[in-house]
Amino acid sequence: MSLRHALLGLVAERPASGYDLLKTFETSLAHVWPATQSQVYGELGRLGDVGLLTVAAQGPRGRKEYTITDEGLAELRHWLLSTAPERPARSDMLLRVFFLGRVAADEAADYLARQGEAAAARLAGFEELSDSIDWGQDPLSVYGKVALEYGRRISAAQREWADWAAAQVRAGERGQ
Amino acid sequence: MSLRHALLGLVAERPASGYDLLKTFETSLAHVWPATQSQVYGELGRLGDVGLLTVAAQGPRGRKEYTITDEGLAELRHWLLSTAPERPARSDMLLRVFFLGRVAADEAADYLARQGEAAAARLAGFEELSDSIDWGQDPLSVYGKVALEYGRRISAAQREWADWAAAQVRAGERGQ
DNA sequence: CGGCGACGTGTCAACAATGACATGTCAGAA
DNA sequence: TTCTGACATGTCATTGTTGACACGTCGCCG
Repeated sequence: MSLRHALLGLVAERPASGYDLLKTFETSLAHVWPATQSQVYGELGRLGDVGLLTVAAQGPRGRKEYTITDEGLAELRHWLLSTAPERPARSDMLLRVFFLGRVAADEAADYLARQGEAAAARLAGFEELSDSIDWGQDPLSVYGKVALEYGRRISAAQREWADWAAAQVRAGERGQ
Repeated sequence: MSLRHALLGLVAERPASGYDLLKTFETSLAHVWPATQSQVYGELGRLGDVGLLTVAAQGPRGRKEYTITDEGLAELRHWLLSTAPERPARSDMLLRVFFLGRVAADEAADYLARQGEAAAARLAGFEELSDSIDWGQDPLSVYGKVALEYGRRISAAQREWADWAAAQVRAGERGQ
């Protein structure tokens, strides 16, 4: 149900069309809340229906520029300050770890080593992203940096864990 | 689509009924791949239809004990060794961070501090869990420990990040 | 002036996930 | 013996998510 709030938050920064928003979802927000085109347009329509957004201007090619309403701002603020129950995220990668006992120890260690490489690649990607953006003093920059730092730290922890786990498994293999 | 593999993996360890599996999903697997009752029973039925599982025994109260078939084992092994594209996970918490500029700096810092506390609580929970389990030498124990260590490290990183971020925001607040 | 690429909106079918509801059985304690 | 709690399986409506398809427009380059 948070796609709704993502759209509200984005439109609150500045009025935008579905097309504009889509580009944001493909780039910066993609790491945090991926969404497809059909989802975005669908949700924008619904948001308009319930009065959290309005079409403030029409542009060429049927462009609809959405603006946030007072109700929308209130809802956004409420969502930002409510503490969510935060259900545990699904992790395909960790699910596999659970069943790694079903394959040979060296295969398991390889799997873990590959996860380590993937985490290292993500980390490198974040570093690059961090360098390529010219950060301003605006709120979006400040909190964008905070979010990016999260990605960096988590990726680093994942890489270290994967390396540790691979070593652990190889040690167990020799131990038997 | 990985609920399917979670069930396959669990039944591969030992034959089980939907009810048995459900309890596993509520406890150990809950951190990694939460699933509801209706999902589990539904997927078990489908898994039986396509021949990856079979009902090997019936028990009291209509209990159906599922066993994995050779095709099921093959599918499980294939899934374990295939490197998944791993799409980015959604994070409600991080999405909020993106829009934290919309509330006052002290409210934002409070939000981050609360996330830090939540991460610390998760970390404590993992430590406790780790102590409460008597770990054996069986594969499930070995990899269970590896998965738990992941939770521990990630929670620790999250807590440190949240503390850092809260400090960052409070510093910026004073700076203005 | 023709065409191409970006702009722009939308629908649809299929599947996954959630939470609520419905139904019945068995074993053991009071 | 009755009742309670654990055992046990299922359905249903709603919502979220994905990926594919479909359609039309504007501006600019050759």
